[in-house]
Amino acid sequence: MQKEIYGDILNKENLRITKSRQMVLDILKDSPPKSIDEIFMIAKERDAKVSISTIYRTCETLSQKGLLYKSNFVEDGKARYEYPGKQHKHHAVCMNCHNIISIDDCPFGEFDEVMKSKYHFDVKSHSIEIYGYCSDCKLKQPQ
Amino acid sequence: MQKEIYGDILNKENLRITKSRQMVLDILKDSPPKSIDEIFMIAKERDAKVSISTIYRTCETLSQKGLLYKSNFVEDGKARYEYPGKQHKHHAVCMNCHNIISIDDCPFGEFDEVMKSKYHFDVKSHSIEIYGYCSDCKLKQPQ
DNA sequence: TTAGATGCAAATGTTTTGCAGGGCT
DNA sequence: AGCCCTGCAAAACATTTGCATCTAA
Repeated sequence: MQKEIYGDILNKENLRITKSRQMVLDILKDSPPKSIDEIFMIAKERDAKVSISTIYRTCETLSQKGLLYKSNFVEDGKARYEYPGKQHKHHAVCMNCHNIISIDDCPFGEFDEVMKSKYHFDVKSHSIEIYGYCSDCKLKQPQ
Repeated sequence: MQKEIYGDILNKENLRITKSRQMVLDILKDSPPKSIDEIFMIAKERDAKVSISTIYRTCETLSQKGLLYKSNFVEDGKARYEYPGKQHKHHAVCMNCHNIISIDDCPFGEFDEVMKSKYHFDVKSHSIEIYGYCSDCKLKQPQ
């Protein structure tokens, strides 16, 4: 990992440029959402001296600044963090192998308008999770 | 609470008709999703002698049988359970007061087809959560 | 009668926090 | 130098589980 990688975006949020933060961002860049222990494990593989509480704090800080996106859509009681791509994304979770596929398309469309007119609700964001079977697991599905 | 209420649906799933199960179903019927401790508190108010581990076990059993729907979309680390209505539903969570509004409409539409053709993913279900401000809280929202 | 349900307490697993020491600016 | 960040261990929560007792069928 180079020296000042991610320095610009960290600076912009008034966050100090530390190894932990650079590493977390680097692990999550171009990756599907990962849980704290997954991130921690990868950090260890990279031979980084970091504690799991730092991973917790780092992810929390980065997500509060909008540099990571936090979600809870895998029903295993673990939060997951993701590097926000250039574009809006959703996820499809395979009910068999639990792999996560990123989806570029979004079915939400003009639904903001429905929410406003019908429910008087001012939409700020939304999340859509899709559950089913990926191509590899289709044959193994129950029934 | 009458004697054999919910007896039919419990029987159909080969579950014994117990006070705890009847009560949990009764608390959740016609209610927005509730967490374990909310359900437990309401049970106590109803003067029921039940332990929180029974609430956990009851909710888990009922949701495995499809009599309740379990979700994790409120980002406070607590699972929530809901009585599945006659129809498919989504939720809008107010970012200020944290109230949950049930939404009858669904923007998902024919997206199953996109998932199949473009991602080779066999959709079984989906969940959509909408975040923003309810009519009461619109004025209080930041910026 | 008996398999299944519950209560209680202890165990587990995830996430948060206090505090002392270390690193970024 | 000064404040923020980190490590470590303990604490705080949410959830699960073992076992003895109870209860619906």
